[in-house]
Amino acid sequence: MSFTIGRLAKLANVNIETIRFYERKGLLIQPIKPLTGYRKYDDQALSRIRFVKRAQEVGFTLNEIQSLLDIESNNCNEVQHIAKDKLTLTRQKIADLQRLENTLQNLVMQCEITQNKTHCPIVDSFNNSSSLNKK
Amino acid sequence: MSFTIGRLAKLANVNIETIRFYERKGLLIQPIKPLTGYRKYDDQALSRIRFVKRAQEVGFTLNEIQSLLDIESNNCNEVQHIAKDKLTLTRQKIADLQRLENTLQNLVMQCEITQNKTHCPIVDSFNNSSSLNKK
DNA sequence: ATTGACTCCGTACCTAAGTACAGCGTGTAT
DNA sequence: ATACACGCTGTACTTAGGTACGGAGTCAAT
Repeated sequence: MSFTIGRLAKLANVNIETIRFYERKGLLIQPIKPLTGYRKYDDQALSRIRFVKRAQEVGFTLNEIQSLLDIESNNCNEVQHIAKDKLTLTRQKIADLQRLENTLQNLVMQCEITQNKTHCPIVDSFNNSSSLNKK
Repeated sequence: MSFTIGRLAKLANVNIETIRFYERKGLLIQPIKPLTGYRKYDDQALSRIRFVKRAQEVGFTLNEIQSLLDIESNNCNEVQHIAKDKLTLTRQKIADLQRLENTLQNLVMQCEITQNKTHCPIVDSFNNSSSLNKK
C-alpha cells in the first residue's frame, strides 16, 4: 500500500507543504522517489506524522520531537528526562501567567472601583513605576 | 534636558535598535532632528519607553500597547475592555497549560512505574492514539 | 588633524512552524 | 489530444519583537 503526498496529507490531516517541510527538517525520512520523481509513502510515514502531531499536542517543539526520534524510541530514561524538563517549564509558564492574571485582575478591579472619567488607573499604572508587580 | 539615542537607550535599559524599531512602529514619536541629523530625546521619550515596557510585562503586545496609546490615556472604558480581553485570554492559556501539565505528569509517572527497559510509555503514547488526552 | 566613539539609514537576519507561489513536469480522463 | 488535477523544486513570505550590519557622516578629545 503506498500513496502520493496529497493522499498522505489528507490522511494525516495536514497540509502538503507541512509534509515537505517536515522532510526538510528531517522529521520525516524523504522517501525514495521512483523514476517519475513522485514521492511514494506508506503507513509508516503516516504513523510518523501522527507521532509528531501528538507530541506537539503535549507541548513539544519540532526540535524536541526530533530529539525524541533520535533517541530511537527505547531509551526511556532520556525520553523521561526531556519530558520532565518540559513539565518544569510548563509549571513555570503557568506560574508566570498566574502572576499576570493577578495583576490584570487588580487593574481591572481598580477601574471598576474608581469610576474615574478623567484618567484610567491602568494607564496610570503604566506611567508610574509603583503599583505594578506587587505580589 | 535632552539626550542622544545612546543615552536614552542606557537610561531606559533597552537596545538602541529597539528605540529605532519602536519609532518605526509608531510607538515612539520620532523626534525632530536638528541640523546635524541626530535624534534629540527628552524625559517624555524615556517615560514612553517605560510605559511600553511595563505594559509588556503585563502581557500586552506592542500592537495592543499601540492601541492603549491611541486611546489617549483617558477613555477608561476602552482601556478596561482591552485589559479584560487580555485577562480572559490569560485564563485560557493557564487552563491549556494545566491540561498539558496533567498529561505530562501522567506520562512521566508511567515511566517511573513501568521501569521498562525495552520501550518507553511516552514514546508508546505518541505511537498509539489511545492514552493521550484523557482528562 | 586624527583617532575613537557615537549616530545615521536601510536592509537583512533571527526563531518557530509552517504557508504560498512561480514555473515547470506528469498522470489521467474524456 | 487536450484539459485539469496533481506533483516537483526552490524561494519568499508570514507573525512578533526585536537584533545585526554595512557604509557613511559627525562629535569630542588629544
